[in-house]
Amino acid sequence: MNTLLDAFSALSDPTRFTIVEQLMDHGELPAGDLAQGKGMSGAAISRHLKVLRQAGLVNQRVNGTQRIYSIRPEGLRAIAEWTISKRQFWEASLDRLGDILQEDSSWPT
Amino acid sequence: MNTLLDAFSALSDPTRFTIVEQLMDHGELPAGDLAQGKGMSGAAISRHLKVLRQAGLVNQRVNGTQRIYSIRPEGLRAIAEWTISKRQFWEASLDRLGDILQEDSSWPT
DNA sequence: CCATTGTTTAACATTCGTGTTAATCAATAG
DNA sequence: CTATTGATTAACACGAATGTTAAACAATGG
Repeated sequence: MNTLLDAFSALSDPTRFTIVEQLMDHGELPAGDLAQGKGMSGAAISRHLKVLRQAGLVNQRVNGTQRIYSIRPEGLRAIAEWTISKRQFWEASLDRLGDILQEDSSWPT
Repeated sequence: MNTLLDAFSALSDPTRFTIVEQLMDHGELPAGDLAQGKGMSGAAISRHLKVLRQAGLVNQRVNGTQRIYSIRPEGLRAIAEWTISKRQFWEASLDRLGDILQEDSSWPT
């Protein structure tokens, strides 16, 4: 329950959100690569990565001197489950997506 | 795109998250009712409501001297759409939910 | 009118978040 | 062993967020 709030908090920062999307697009990446092109010190990125780790959104793997990061599915699950559990509040405002969802009565409430 | 980050930010606060859940559970409620039992001044709640409003997560309706709040589905949609678009990253770690989802190949990617 | 009720805004204090640079640490190359 | 590379942690500065109380405001009742 607190995990969900931590996930929201972690993702509310543009730099961290970008990191998460990068990891989703490119698979696992070392901290150094994630620091590239963000106009920010490596130290700052390192702390952002720590926040993401503590929020359960990313995994860290050690490879020699590198720390290689990847998406941690369980972390995203908290958000997905909450979203799905509140489905009734947003499905009404969906267009194409709403139509598709309405056909699927097996979706959990 | 910024709306999504604002939504995450707004929901990352426990008080605001509780307010949103209250509105989901009880339907629309006046600001005064939302301030009850939170151990916090009405002024503080009023500002939390302003944040939720600016994040597009709640609607405000005027009824005489009361301000009546309700969930704004479009706000939640941003989160739902993002979650669904990243479905591949969390569905693998789902148990019951994962099974259900795997059957539904019409779900948008 | 004037007082009351419901809510918001203003001013202020304090805590939290985030960036910087410098120091530290671990792994590897020479 | 020492220097280098990759990354994190420490110490610090500063702006943003959040709570408080007091003031302001709009609607309603007397």
